[in-house]
Amino acid sequence: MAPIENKIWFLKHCELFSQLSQSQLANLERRSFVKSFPKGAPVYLPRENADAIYVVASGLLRIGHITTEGKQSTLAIVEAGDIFGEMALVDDTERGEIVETLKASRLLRIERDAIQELLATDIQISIAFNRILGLRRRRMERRLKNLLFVSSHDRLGLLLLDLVEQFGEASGKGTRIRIRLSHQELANLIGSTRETVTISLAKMKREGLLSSERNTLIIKELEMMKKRFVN
Amino acid sequence: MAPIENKIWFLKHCELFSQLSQSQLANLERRSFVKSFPKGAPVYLPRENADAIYVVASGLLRIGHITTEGKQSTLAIVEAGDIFGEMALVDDTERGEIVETLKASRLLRIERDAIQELLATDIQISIAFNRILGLRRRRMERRLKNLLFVSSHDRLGLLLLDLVEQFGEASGKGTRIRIRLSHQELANLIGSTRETVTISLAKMKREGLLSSERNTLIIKELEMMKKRFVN
DNA sequence: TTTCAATTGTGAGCCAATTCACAATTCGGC
DNA sequence: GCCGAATTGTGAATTGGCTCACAATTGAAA
Repeated sequence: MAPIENKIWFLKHCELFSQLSQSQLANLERRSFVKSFPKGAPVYLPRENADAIYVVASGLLRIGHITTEGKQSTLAIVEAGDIFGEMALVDDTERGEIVETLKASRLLRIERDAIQELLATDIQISIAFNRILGLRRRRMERRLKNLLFVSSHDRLGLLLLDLVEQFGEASGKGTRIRIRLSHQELANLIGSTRETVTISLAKMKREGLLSSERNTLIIKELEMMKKRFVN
Repeated sequence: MAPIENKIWFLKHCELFSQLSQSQLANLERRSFVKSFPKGAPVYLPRENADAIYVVASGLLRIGHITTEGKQSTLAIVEAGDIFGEMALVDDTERGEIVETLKASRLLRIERDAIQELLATDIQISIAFNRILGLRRRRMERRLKNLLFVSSHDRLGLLLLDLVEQFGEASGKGTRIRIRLSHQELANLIGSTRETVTISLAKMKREGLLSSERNTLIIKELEMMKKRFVN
């Protein structure tokens, strides 16, 4: 991908802003900042105030929580083109979550006021935004459902199907999940432990559902996977 | 509460619609229907199409899922003044969830087209709607967080704190949760079993955090409860 | 009040998944 | 290619919470 020369280029390539007029884009551009983060750096912390939303230009990040004893739980993984921190638009209380980079990332930070102004004046954007929040919420609810009453092994299966939707790409031998996640990271996503994830993945490989290649997972039998884990 | 004579009275008392003009209200009124449901009746099923949103006029309902082996998991409980089924505004795919009454309920059903028209023309409503979805999403994320890596006992504690926020009212001896939920229903909300909930509640009572009276729970020591379970 | 259904309480046995501990492998930077 | 760090693999011991089974209590309807 070409380096991001200017913010406008980038804004245009983001789902939410794709339909903005030139002047709206220019306005947003004036009121946003590009920030770069090395791998493993925090973007914001739970106690910080929610005063801006972020658009991911490049890289990979996790949105998560830290439980009492330092355990990390991961709510979502976001990549280029995604938006996060949009709760800032509801109110500006504290974030309540931690966002940190999994890879070096470049972010576009848009101040709360700027985006709110835009939403108040452009009904198209407001509706588009509704839609994005709605879709995000649906994903959240599905994850909630997948956690209640489901065994650790099955939660992992369901997570892989989720990841396919978000990061899947066709590949010779099946569907590849194009980002690399450690077993620990997968465990954080399903509320389990690293060891249990290792064992479950091995089992799925033994059953021929899965294989791994160059650090990424490949779902060999997507349909069988769905039949096995969904509903 | 007075019986709902006309829909307008009711619409006006719903957060989302409180600021509508007379003509907008009249328009909505023309395009909505009142429906009554006895206790335990389904409002819609997971496979049905999402073609309308609902406003609760009176009663109590649960929004939930049914897992493979017939287990019920509950995503949320809603009461008078609440909105549900609003995913219909994002798209009209299938509901994906079941809604059923816990008490006899009266609902206002508003067709998808009507509400979408309203959102497209009135930016105030669109923004208010954004807000409601946002707040709802925040609650969802918190519940997600409360399920990952948290013991069954602690999940129950956190749930009670959530319920206090949604249904709490001051009472002589503390904060009363003004709706009655069976141990089974509490278990459905935290992904646990009826027996485990019984034991955990007994423990909290023994510790003096909790008491029950006339079928409802009373949190005697709200601050201690928070200190014990939050963060 | 009586009666039947639903809810609550409690114990025994069991199993999935966690913790802990350590070895094998792979990765990333120099 | 080499080396320290991170990740992955695997076993043994432990346990939280589930299942099953049944009794006690409370609620609702007639």
